Amino acid sequence: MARKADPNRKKTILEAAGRVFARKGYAAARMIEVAEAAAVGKGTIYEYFRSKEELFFAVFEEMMHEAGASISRMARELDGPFGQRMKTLSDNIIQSWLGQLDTYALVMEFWSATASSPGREHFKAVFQNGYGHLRTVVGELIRAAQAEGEVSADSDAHGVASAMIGTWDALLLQAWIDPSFDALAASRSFMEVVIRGMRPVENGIEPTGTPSR
Amino acid sequence: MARKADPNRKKTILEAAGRVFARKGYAAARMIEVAEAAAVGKGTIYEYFRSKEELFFAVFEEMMHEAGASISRMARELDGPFGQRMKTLSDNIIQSWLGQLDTYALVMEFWSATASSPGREHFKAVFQNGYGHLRTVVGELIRAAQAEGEVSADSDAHGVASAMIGTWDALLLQAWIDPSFDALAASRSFMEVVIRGMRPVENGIEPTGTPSR
Amino acid sequence: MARKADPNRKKTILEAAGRVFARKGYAAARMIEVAEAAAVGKGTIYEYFRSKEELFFAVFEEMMHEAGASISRMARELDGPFGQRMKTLSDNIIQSWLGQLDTYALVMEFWSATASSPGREHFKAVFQNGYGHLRTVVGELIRAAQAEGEVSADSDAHGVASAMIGTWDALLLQAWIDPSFDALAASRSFMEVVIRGMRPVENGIEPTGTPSR
Amino acid sequence: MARKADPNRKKTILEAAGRVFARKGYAAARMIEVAEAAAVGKGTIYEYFRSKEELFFAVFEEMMHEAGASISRMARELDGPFGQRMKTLSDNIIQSWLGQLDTYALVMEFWSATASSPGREHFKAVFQNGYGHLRTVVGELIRAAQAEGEVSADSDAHGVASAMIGTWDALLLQAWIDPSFDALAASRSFMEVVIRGMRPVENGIEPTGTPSR
DNA sequence: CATGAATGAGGCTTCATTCAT
DNA sequence: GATGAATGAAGCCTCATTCAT
Repeated sequence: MARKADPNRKKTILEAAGRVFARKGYAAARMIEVAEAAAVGKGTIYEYFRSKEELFFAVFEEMMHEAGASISRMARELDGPFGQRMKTLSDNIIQSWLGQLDTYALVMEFWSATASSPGREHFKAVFQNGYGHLRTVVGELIRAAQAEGEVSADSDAHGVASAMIGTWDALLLQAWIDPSFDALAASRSFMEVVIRGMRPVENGIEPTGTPSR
Repeated sequence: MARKADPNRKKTILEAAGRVFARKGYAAARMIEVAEAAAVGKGTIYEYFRSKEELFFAVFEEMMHEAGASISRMARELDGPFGQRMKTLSDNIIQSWLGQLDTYALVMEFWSATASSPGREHFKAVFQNGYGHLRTVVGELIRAAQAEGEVSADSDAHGVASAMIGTWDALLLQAWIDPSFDALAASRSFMEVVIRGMRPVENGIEPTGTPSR
Repeated sequence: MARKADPNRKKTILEAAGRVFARKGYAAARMIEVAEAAAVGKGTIYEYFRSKEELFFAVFEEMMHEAGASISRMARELDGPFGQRMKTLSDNIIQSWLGQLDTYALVMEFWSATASSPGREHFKAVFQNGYGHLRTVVGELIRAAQAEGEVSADSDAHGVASAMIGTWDALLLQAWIDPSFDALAASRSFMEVVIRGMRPVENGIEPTGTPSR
Repeated sequence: MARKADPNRKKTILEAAGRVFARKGYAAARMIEVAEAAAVGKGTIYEYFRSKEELFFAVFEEMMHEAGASISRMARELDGPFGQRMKTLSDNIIQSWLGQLDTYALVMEFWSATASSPGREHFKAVFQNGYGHLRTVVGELIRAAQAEGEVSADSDAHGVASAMIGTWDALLLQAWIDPSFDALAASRSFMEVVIRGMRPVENGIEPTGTPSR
């Protein structure tokens, strides 16, 4: 073998690219910046990725993959009654993303790329996949609670899951735009309302042990 | 055609730019395309806008302005009990944007541009302004309902408003990504839950006349 | 109109490109050199030619066109008996090309481009066309002389024409490689032989008035 | 495979390079392709050749050397009267090259490389050498025939030899451009004419035994 | 005022060459 | 000696912007 053949070289580049794209955006990011951030030569990037677009997409897929794995992990660790589970999941998701709002910029870039790139369809597919996964996780949570009688059978599990996910997404967006915006507080207030709204109508007794807030 | 001093020249360019930016995205949009779409010479654009970025920003401001005006109009025409008002507002907002999902791509571009442009702060200010306006409108609606006893005083009007707006935003985003996604239905399901969740706790009687659909 | 819109701009670039390509070869020629040689900006070339390859090809076509026109002109002005005509044509062709041996390098480049470019077929077509034209001109000259009894009917007009053309080509090639090589003298010696070789066999009398040399 | 110290490694690379250069042309040929064709590592080529250009030149020299040896061999085996010898030589040369027209592309590349490379003079020297050798062989054939009285003493042996070589060259070129072109037939027609044209003028009797064709 | 031909800074990418293993 | 991962110089081309007409 020649040189070190560092097996982490690709990962290093991917991470560096993630940072640069997040900070500068796709169009404004320069390949040379990525190279410098990864401490490799410009040409080295092309050993691992055919083009800027492919690099961008690889960053994106990696991100979606990690986000998906993270969500699954969170969901697996949930415990307690429905209200508790939802609140914990919501808090976890919001907090985990708040900790990497920079990366959020990258997501924005991806949306943008979705709008204009010829690879639009590919992007959309991965996006839909990611959303679908999250929707399934949350939907299952709701349906399970409905089966247990914790949640009103009237509630449209799929619709509510979609909206809830969208809400997390959008609160993070607002936090990204306005660092003073308290996404966690807003999400908590909202979850309160939503969870209460999903309670079985026929009894006024709180089905979950934890009183809200 | 150095003759017709069309007084609407600026407006024409702005609209053409809106279409081009929406279709191509900021980075991929070409000034020549805007010029052609506006049926003017390339140089003419520079008579009215100092640069591509300035043009982009002008389109954005115009859009935010119109969206704000539209929201205000919708809010003014609301009628009936709180649940009714919220549902109508939600439906109107969703439908009005669904009718111009293409333009939604432009919003994504704005987000994206905010990530890298040196005019980032300016962009963010306009964004925050727009969101703030909508938040105020919705917040007022909630607070008024709280004053009337239609909504639980416990509910955090500001937080809920933020989240609700975020939800609309996010549902439209999903609809844009996935045309088969029924944003209107999802929003209705969700509003149902949210409105129910905001009901005053102390009585089980539905405060708004409309039974949940 | 903006600026001068010099109608000769394209011609100027074409000529400059011809010189640069001839001196440097296709691969070694730099677009910036062509721009400088034409005294225009780098971008201006792209206003008239989509790519380096297209520019190259345009130079080539122009050259072939001019060469073809020149050949036709020469053929039209031929006079006297067959031997005279052939010698004059041969001399004219050799001399006209010797005066622009630099351009000859360009022809070499074209051969080369034909060997590797994906536009190979296009190149070949134009080449075949050019050769075909010349072959026709010379072939007609021979056939006309055969009809007059000036040339043996046995001679394969087409074959001889092909070879003769090839010979001119190759002598110029040798002159290009070796500036001390006297292509004109070689061509004259050879034409002498060829013309004598085409005389009708059955009589020893020189059919054309001019004794060779 | 850092083991087998194949002593023919250099030859292997040279041949692989010949194939790649012939197929792709000098500029378009990639060192990696040569390496792959020779089934060695990229770096290995540099063990034997200092640079791409040097490799190219080595291929060229090898080719010229082999061509020269082949010509000498052919000349040595010639037999019979002058006309017979010339025809046989011509046929052999044409056929031997027709069998490797692909390689002919490489010759074109060499011409072309001569146009721009700093090693131009070196290239030219080898070229002139090759042509000179062939010219000598053919020239000697003619001069020997003149000494025997088989060929008119008037004929310029050197000039005719030059042209004849050029003709072979050019016919092969045409065959390469246009695969349907019958170079062998054209060369035969032409040799017929040329040989007849070189006959001693003073007697009408065919000096060589073989009637044409 | 309007135009669009001209411009050139700067980006992405290729690929010959090097050199640690 | 052999290798191929790493490199970076250098080229083609795009496109926002200018400015003579």
